[in-house]
Amino acid sequence: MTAMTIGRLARKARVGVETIRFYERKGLIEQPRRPRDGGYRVYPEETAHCIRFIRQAQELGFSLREVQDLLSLRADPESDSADVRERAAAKLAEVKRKITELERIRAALEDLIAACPGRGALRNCSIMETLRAGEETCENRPGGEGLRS
Amino acid sequence: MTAMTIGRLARKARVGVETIRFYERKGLIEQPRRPRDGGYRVYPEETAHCIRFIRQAQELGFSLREVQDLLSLRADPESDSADVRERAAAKLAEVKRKITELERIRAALEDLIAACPGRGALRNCSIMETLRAGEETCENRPGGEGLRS
DNA sequence: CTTGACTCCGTATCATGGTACGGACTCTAT
DNA sequence: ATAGAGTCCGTACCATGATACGGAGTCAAG
Repeated sequence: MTAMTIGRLARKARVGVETIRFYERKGLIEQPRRPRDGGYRVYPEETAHCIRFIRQAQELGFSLREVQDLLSLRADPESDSADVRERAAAKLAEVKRKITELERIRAALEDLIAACPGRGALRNCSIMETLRAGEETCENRPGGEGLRS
Repeated sequence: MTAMTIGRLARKARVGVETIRFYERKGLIEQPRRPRDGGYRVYPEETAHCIRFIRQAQELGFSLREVQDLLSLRADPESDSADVRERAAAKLAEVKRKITELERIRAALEDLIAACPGRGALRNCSIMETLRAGEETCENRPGGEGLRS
């Protein structure tokens, strides 16, 4: 059973070694103690899940500070239950709002797909229009040239 | 009827003037032509909605490049319908995945709140545990000191 | 018992998404 | 007609979230 060194952890969590060190510096994941004789650090399996959660939460629009808020939410005898409850409720409201907004975008994309037949009628339709159903066209027509640097 | 200058647009869209210029430079929103006599640019009302959409999409974890991809999705006689359809379908899959992940976090937060009674029993419970129901505790215990800088 | 891959740690550099600044110009209200 | 607020444009700077680098130490396969 080979020890979980930082490199193996990085491969398991699909991030770079430097990213793990970065999260440790930020206090997002705990750095295990180095053996007294000065060898390599060994990580618990669990850490890979923490790292995956961090990446996932980031993809959902949470900053590292917000991810830390989420990770620090825990009900146990050491924590102020009422405070945890309150912070969790605030995060929950935020999560619900995000879900609602994503549902709107989902509906708009579905409409757009319906307006793009393989062959046949083609009604004009853009995301902005669908999202705002009823108002004028979005004048914004970013060309096909990609983001200006 | 006062003209929609950049400052008014900024207030309406709740962003800074500089942010609008930045989006224009990036090609995310179109910069209206300046009057031939060299006065101030006038923006269509629509642009405020575009800017709000950009901010919203960012909060949902889309990068500016991805937001541009979304904005450029439009079914009209100028575009290749099959291509738009394909790109929209890819975005839709991504949006659905995000919704699923947010639902998981929502459930975890709800469990956590249930574990934080105003007064009474307090079962141990952290987000990570709830998300991974059944496995060991996340060893990560970011202290109360906030992010290390 | 060496050699090559990996770890450790500090510091430097990078990309993204803004934010600020400054000098010249324009607009509006008095 | 003039002050004060707002615009224009270029360039500089900033925070966040990584990513790279280099030199010294460690490990493990042959």
